[in-house]
Amino acid sequence: MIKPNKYRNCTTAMLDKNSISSTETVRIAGWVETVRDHGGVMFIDLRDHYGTVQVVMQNESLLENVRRESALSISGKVMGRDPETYNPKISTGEIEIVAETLDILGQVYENLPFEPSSSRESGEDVRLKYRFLDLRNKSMQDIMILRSKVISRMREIMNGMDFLEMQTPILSASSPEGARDFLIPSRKHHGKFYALPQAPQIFKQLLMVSGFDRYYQIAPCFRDEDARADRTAGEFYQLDFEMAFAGQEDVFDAGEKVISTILGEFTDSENALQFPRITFKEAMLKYGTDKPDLRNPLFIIDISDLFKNSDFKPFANKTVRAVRVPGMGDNPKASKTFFKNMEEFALSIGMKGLGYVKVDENGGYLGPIDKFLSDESRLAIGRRGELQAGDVIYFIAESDEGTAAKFAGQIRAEVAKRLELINESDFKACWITDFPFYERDERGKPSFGHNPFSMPQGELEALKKVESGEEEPFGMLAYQYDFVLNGVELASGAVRNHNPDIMVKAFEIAGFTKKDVKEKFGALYSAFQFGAPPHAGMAFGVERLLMILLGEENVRETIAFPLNSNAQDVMLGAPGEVSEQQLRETHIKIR
RNA sequence: GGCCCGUUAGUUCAGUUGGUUAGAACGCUAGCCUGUCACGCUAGAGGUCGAGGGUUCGAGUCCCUUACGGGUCGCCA
Repeated sequence: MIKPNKYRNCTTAMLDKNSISSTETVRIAGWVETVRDHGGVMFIDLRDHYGTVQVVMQNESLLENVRRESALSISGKVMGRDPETYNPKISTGEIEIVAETLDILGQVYENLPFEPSSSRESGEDVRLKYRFLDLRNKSMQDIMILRSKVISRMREIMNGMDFLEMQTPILSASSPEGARDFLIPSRKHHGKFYALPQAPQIFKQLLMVSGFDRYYQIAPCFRDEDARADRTAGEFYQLDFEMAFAGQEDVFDAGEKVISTILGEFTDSENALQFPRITFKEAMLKYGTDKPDLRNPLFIIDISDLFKNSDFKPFANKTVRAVRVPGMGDNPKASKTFFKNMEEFALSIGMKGLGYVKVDENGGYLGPIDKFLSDESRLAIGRRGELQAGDVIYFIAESDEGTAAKFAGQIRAEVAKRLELINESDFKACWITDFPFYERDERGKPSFGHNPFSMPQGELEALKKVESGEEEPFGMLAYQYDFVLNGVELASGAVRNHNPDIMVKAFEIAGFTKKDVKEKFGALYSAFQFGAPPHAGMAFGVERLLMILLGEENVRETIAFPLNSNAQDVMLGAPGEVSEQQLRETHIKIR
């Protein structure tokens, strides 16, 4: 509700049939959407944040210097329209304001670079340069309203679960692991730098040690890495939370509460969201990715064993994966061109080719691979892939298992996309659990694939077995998990390692010394010397969630003033040059 | 850094096999119009075809280089 002032005493939201009065004068302010001049009678569609109303004028002088998108204040009487002139497209369509005065509050001095009403059809570069005009677009306003509502609801949900909203530093220290940091030079400390936080990770863990039971924050995060459609350049927000005396199940409960509430309230989806759990290993095998889109009905099977020592050279002794496409014989989109285009796609992603066969009535395959298969093998494939007559199977064979999985995943995704097997209006989620604790680095040595702060499964015992050579390091799992919605990695989290001995041991196996741990993660290591509680947490990407709620293809659409994909603000000119004095004060010399 | 796609009027786009003065829609300017609501009608202005080079009698169109934008791989604990 607004307080009347000299610009307006109402908004379009307050205008309806009940506001009709022939005696009272309203004053309303907004922007000129369109002007329709019929000679003797003139109309302005006046738009404010809440909607649009038609203004009528009989006096042509009122329209002088009125340009589209200029900001006006208009006073006049609200009149009911004749029923035959109702406009059902707008909520104020049964009334109009008969203008008595018109004041131009903000004139348009230049030609518009685009029309706000259709700005989203313009190129992103020009939209971002004139973002203030782009944001006048109704759907952009709606996105920003949704963003506000979702974030506000997140706070309510978290507060309702007794989480405490806390702020952590923006000017912080560079961390040795993870993404590239944004650095801030120090004026007071020559040659030294702050770093913007990639996430409040260390601070939130310290808060757990400090005795706060449940922390959350709509946290700004900064990473100096290249952008993608689902990844902003520079900065983004996370719903970040952490829980003390808690484990994976507690975090899952809290995370599921947030997501099911938000999706329930902000989407039309009628089915309650399910939260199946899939291990990392299973996801890589069955979907060829650690962020599977479960709306895609296709899955992958491993048939490497059936081609062991096979006469069929391209498959022999390789990792062989198959993607089953059910009922493709009946799909009108599965034309000859389709198969040819899929093969081209396979080549474009680096595959050497893409073999496929059709399953016939007898469980045999129409294709060259059939003759290399024994009856038992054919039966085994049929069982594993749940094959039926009319199905098509694509084969992916690679020497490297990881590459085979990745290609199989890309084929699975592309076939489903091209055959339109994905119901875009649906929402399918899953937890991906049990990520490997170590990854193989370039030299084949163990390194931290994910979060070095996560707790290894089996804890100290498991690490000791690896150290003694009894167990393989790459078999170790972490209490590390992702939340995936519609094939988008929405959140990531872990049960943290709060035990300094386990921390040191885990780092030693990755080739670091105790001294390294103390140097690189001194604050955490120190805090863990003083009664650290077991704790666990996770963080949801706010923009990615909004992107899914809105069905947007690009995260930048969910942000009022995003950097472009090249990490520039073309409106303000960031990054930009600074003065000699600024450089001097911060002890910076440009090379 | 690699790969793919794009760049023509303010905006969104078309432009055939290389061939006259590069077009359309919206927007803009001027005029007309008393009920429209994407008002309508008439007239007009608006172009270094991203840039540079090449092939050719002739290049928006073909070739090379380059800049910029978008996507993607790398990268993103």
